[in-house]
Amino acid sequence: MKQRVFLVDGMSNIFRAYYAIRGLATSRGFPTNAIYGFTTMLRKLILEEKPEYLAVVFDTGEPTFRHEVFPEYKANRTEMPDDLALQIPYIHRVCEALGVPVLAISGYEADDVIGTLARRAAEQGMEVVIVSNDKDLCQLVSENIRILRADRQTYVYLDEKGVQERLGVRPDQVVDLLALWGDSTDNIPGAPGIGEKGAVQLIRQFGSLEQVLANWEKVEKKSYRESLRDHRDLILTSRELVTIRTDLPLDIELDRLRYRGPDPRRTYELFTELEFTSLLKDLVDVEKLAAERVTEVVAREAAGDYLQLSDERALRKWMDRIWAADRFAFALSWANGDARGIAMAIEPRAAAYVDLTTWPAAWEMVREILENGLIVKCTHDAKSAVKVFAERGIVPEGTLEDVMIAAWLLNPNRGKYDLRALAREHLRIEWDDAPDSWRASAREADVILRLNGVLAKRLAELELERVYREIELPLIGILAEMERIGVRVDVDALREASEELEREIEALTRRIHHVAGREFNINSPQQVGEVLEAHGLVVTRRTKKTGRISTSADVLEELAEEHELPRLILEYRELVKLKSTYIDALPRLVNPTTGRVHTTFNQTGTATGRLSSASPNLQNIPVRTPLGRRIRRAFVAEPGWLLLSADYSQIELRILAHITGDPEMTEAFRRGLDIHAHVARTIFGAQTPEQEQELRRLAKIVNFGIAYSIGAFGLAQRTGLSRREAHRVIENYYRTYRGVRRFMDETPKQARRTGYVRTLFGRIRPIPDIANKNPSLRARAEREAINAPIQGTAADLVKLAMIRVHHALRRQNLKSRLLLQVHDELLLEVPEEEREIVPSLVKLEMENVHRLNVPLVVEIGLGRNWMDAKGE
DNA sequence: TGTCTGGCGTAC
DNA sequence: GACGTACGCCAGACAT
Repeated sequence: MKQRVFLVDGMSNIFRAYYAIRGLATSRGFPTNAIYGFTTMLRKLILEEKPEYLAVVFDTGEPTFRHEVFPEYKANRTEMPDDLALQIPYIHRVCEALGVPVLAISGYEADDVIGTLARRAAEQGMEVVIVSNDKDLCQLVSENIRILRADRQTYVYLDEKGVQERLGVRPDQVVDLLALWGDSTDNIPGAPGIGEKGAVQLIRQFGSLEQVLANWEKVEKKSYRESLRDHRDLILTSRELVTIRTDLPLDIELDRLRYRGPDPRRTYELFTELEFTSLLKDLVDVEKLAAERVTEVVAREAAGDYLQLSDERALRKWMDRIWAADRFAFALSWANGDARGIAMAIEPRAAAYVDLTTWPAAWEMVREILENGLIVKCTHDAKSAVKVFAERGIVPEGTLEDVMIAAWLLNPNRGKYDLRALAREHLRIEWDDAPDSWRASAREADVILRLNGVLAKRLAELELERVYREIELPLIGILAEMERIGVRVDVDALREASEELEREIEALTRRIHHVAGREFNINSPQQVGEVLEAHGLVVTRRTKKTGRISTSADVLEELAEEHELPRLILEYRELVKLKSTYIDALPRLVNPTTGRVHTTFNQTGTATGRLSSASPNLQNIPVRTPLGRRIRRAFVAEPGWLLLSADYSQIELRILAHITGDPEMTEAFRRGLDIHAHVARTIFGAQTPEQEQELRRLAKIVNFGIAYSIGAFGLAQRTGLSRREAHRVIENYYRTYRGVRRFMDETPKQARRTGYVRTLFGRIRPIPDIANKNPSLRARAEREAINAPIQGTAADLVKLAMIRVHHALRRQNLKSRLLLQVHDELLLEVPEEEREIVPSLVKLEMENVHRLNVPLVVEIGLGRNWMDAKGE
């Protein structure tokens, strides 16, 4: 294979892009039509042609030898349109980002540079492609040199034959042709009175300009004869002007043009700035870069003016300054779960650090400011700080702000909120690791202070203040307390279950190996797939990413009708899953002295506003199967206490009724009807109680599916209906619940207009893919747009309810306390003596958390363990 | 030996 | 390709 050199004529392509695409601009109104057209051209070249060598060639605009030969050369050029001129620097940046060398040689025109490089490359036996729509360049076409020309939407190659077809003459005759024809854009006169047709005819007739001029008398047309006779010099000058030089003394090694691919970061940054996000994905790994959130300008920060405080006078002086400023930022330095020291900042670039391990007495002074309700505090990950303060009996008073949460509210899609990432995005700074940990903490406090200023402003601009100050900030301390208290686990019960299961799993393993006829790892989906195939079970589905045989539960469920193996594997899976994930894992996380597990709630872990829970995740404790319920029974109350479970009944559907205002659904909830039964009647036409009973199951699936915008396919899968039937059900649903349909139609449109959706309380979720050209990504974005306000509003309500319940309990000096939140459920621990008062208090607070168009209903249960508490 | 990805499954 | 939001276990591939 010959190596290929692509030489792009910069200006030709820019002008073409500018005129071919009209009206494209960024959301701020900056014109991008020429940049976009040029960029798509380069991208196409890179992706489809995969050039070995590539360069874009520009003029420098300085006079050249042509101006000396002919002073009027290019004298007719009008000024470049303003909106195009603005785009030129960006086009250079696009080239740089994509790693495409740009050549602009002082004193030479682009054509001559292209001509020279093309000739040299061709002589070295390479294949040359000149990307241009300028006909002048056709003169360079030869056996090894072709033109790539934009022709409407596509690109076509012109070789020698192509030039002949297009211009009517051979490439070696192009110069002669243009000498007669002239070039109005460059103000090259040619032969006056002779245009394209005449020039072509003359050159074809006589073969060359030389012969035309020598035989001018033989030319038939009188006006041509006279022009050739009278303007001989002008024609020869024109010939000189249109002749592209191929012999420039350029000091350019071909190796400089070797194409090495795009610079992913720069491409990502630039394309994001230009809002060319759809062009990114084939060029760079967008996911990876988006996760890093590379910003356009990142300044490296010098170390600030940080100091270490080690005596009382110095610390007192700082505290006075904090007093005067009435707000400060702090950062803790950590040493295995405890605070080693604290850094405090009150103005940018200045921070002081106090080492609390070598000077524990300083805690008391730190306590003073933390417990002063008039001083606003700010940190990153306040919940962790609150927890270590609580260990020392310090409860911060007054406003405690958290830049991590602020940043999450501004963009909850990106699950990473460490300080470095936030500083990069919002302050556009980075820093080197500090030489010691105290300086690192001082730096953090400094950065937190500055971040807080920027983020507070953005929160206000986006009207996120309410969610921030009334929901998220008040929740911090409550979550910290819940984590600290933990939930008691009956470890003995789990150990016993583990041993039992061990034996069952062993037996099951033997049985499966026996039936399979060989030993294999049942935990390996890959091996399971192979075994199933070997037993003649037809592959019904393959996995998405690797195309292996799918062995997911629903596939095995289907195969279970043909063979006993799938059923056994399903059984095995359930046992192993519950044993490894819960029964064996939980005891390891129990604090041996208290017998309790302490989850960590992630307050910035979801895109919708929900909490998440980890190590252990107590939001996915089983409940469905008998074994699952056995696990739930292992979550118990302290002796003398009870667990109270308070569950919002159908909170998402009630929210749906509220925000869509759908009359039918609203009415059903107002009348206190069983919504699933109601749907069974209205959609499936159930009339008798027996029919209702039977169809309620289907109705429930439909109701759940609605909030996630399930399609006919999905509904059919889950209900066993045919797709046609499922489709009819959905149609029928939307006919009955017209308000719901309107919401489903309007929400994606609204997301498209603004780029995000909001919950009832104003929480935002950006929907970046809502206008994606990829239909499946777009459809997914539409479902996210529909789901986020519903799920997010539920999250808002439950969080508000937690705050209310917590304060109601404290106000009445009750000992009852929140332990867990599981999205629509609160789990509390209640002393026996409070069992009469607390359930009704919790119910009241939760049901009245916020007034909706439909009632909120809370179901309460009390019990010795979580399972009993749920169903009583 | 550690780290990452994919498949799968638990919850709401 | 088809239902939204999470976390965690295990296998297997790959880097160290």
